[in-house]
Amino acid sequence: MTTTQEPLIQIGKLAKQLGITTRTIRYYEEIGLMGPSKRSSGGARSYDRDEVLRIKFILKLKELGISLKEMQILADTFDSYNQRFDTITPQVLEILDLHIGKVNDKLTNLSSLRDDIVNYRRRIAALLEEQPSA
Amino acid sequence: MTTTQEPLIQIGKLAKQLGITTRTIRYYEEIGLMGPSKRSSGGARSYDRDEVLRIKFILKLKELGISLKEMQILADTFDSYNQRFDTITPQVLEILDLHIGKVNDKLTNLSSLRDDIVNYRRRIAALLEEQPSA
DNA sequence: CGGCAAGTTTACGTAAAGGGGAAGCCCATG
DNA sequence: CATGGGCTTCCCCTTTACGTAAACTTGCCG
Repeated sequence: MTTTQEPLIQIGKLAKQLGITTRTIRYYEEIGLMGPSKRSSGGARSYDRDEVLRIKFILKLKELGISLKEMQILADTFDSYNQRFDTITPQVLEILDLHIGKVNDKLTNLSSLRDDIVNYRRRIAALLEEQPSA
Repeated sequence: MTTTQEPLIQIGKLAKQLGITTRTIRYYEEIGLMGPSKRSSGGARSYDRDEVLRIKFILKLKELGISLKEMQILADTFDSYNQRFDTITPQVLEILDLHIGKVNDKLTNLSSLRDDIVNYRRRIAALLEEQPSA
């Protein structure tokens, strides 16, 4: 098996590509969301396709409101189970479902609050029309 | 017009009733979400029905993901328009609609991510069954 | 060889939303 | 009278997710 020369990307390029800063990538490594990355002889970090995917996944989860702390738990499980996707995905699904529930509730409440306000406003308008001046 | 003796509630009681701390109430005053409250001769804060409603409203908005900073903007508008609900509610609705949109998007994305993961998992499972051992 | 961009580590700073404790009033009560 | 609540103001502490500056290497270009 010839180790296919995977294309590696440097931290600066990657950050620019993803629209984040290098600090963020280092921070994710710092808190254990990413394993220690490969280093060039000079000590510069470089990332392969899998690592890039991992960062993208992290960003996606973050965007959806999942905290880095929650991801750390996932990451720990993931790593302690030797990167076996079949054991990790149920946990991901669990967390996702939890958030889906929360977000759904929030949406419901926001909408009903909106309705309440609209109705409230309507009632006030009606009152004002009824008695032009007190 | 006899100023109907409105029932006033003290900060401690109110906090307990709302399930928050007195610090939180003072904090809301501190950042201008609440106007300065009435004080007893001894300097203790007390709140009337309207102020209680205002705090409850704040808590509700907060629960729904609206930041205190956003509320400050509302509060400022509210106060600068002399507490006229008809001018303020459109702004509240605007902010609410914005959030409803965001939350809705989030929900959509969360769900589709969930689906992706489920499908991904399914494909892996299929692969594993096809070739029991590599 | 000079110099600059891009990388590194270390470490302090920041914003949001309060938490928690010290030190000091006010007042009801045994 | 002292003591125990409950209140007040100050003021520093905490967490999350990085920002930012300092000081130092590396790599490469002219």
